Amino acid sequence: AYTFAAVISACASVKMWQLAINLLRRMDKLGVKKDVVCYNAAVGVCARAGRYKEATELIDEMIRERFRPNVVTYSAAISACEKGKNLKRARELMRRMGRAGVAPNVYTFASLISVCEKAGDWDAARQTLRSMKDWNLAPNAYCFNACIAACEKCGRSREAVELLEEMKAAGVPPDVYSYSSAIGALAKSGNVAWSKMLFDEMNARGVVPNMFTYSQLIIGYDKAGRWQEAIEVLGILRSNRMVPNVVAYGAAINACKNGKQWEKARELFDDMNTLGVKPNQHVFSTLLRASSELRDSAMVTTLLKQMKTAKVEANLITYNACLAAFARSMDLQGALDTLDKIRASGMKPDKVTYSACITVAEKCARWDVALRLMHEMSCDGIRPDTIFFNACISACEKSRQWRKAIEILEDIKREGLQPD
RNA sequence: CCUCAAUAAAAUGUCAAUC
Repeated sequence: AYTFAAVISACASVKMWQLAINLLRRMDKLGVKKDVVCYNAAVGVCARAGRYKEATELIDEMIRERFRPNVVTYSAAISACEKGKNLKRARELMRRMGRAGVAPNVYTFASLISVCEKAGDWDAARQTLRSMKDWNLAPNAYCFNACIAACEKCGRSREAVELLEEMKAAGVPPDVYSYSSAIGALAKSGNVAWSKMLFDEMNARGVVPNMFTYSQLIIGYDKAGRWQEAIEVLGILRSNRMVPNVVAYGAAINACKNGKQWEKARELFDDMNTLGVKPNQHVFSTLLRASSELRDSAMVTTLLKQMKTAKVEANLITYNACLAAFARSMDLQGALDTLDKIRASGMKPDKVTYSACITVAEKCARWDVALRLMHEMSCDGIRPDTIFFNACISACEKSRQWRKAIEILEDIKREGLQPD
């Protein structure tokens, strides 16, 4: 049974909760006596997989087989409710635990508060924290941190900072989780000055900031429109011999985007590449936007190639971002190629796609292409609006196709739209 | 500490779109 519990528990790292349950069954067949710890291990695996249903079923089974689920069992089952953000279920388990005469411990509460956090209920989180004293339990860092995280998620920076102070008063030293969450809460509420104060405070107290902490700070500067300082944080990170990850870079690049610093965004992206930090779909999208702003359609092509080699999948949004770039640089061929790629990869072009394509055609005075696109669009079941027709008329105008222009005007009326 | 349970992070598309 000792060995089995260890093996069952190991199923968690390979995310195989079914295997964990199967192993329990195998024990019966092999005549090995099961015990509570084996069950707990299996419940723990289900918990990490977010399978609260299976976790609860295991508890039922335990009772049928005359095992007594203990506080570990229930705590694990409660944390299984996190992924599904199922606070109701977690509370049910809490009641069930009480009926079984099992007293909760700090693990139980930390799990329950964490469920509140996932469910986006900061008030429930705080009340749960408060209710610990009814059980003569003193919250530990896990409990406080989960509660601060709940406040952060709900944008309650005031409460997050209060909890941080409460921790100190209770003799629970805030750790890197506590500080990162509180810094994040302040950052998102636009109070980066306070975020920075907490950042300095943690350093003074010997709490070492990690990537989460730095990212939060970057986000704070982003929200405050201070992109220069956002970039500087990356420098601090590096001077501490850390390599910023994709989140830290992504946040800084985003700060550049919001500050319309397209050239800076490109520089950061290059840095990322030289450091071997893999950009993700979001970073690529932002860079595509940058290339659009910089009117650099060569950059678009390069980015697409890089995505391919890096095996980052392009979705319709990515392609539409490319189209926007081609539209700006009046690269009709690039746009039409992108449209082909979209179709070739089995995606359905949407209104945005066609809008961008028709815009390029219009800018290039290609009334024929514009009209063809209009036709293809209606074949795809997308109803053009006045803007589309206007773009087409404009395309005709640029190429002096007066008769065509008038025909389109008639089409507008046929579609039941008002020419403006 | 080790047979079982608990905590945190950013960001994406046409619209400075037609006249």
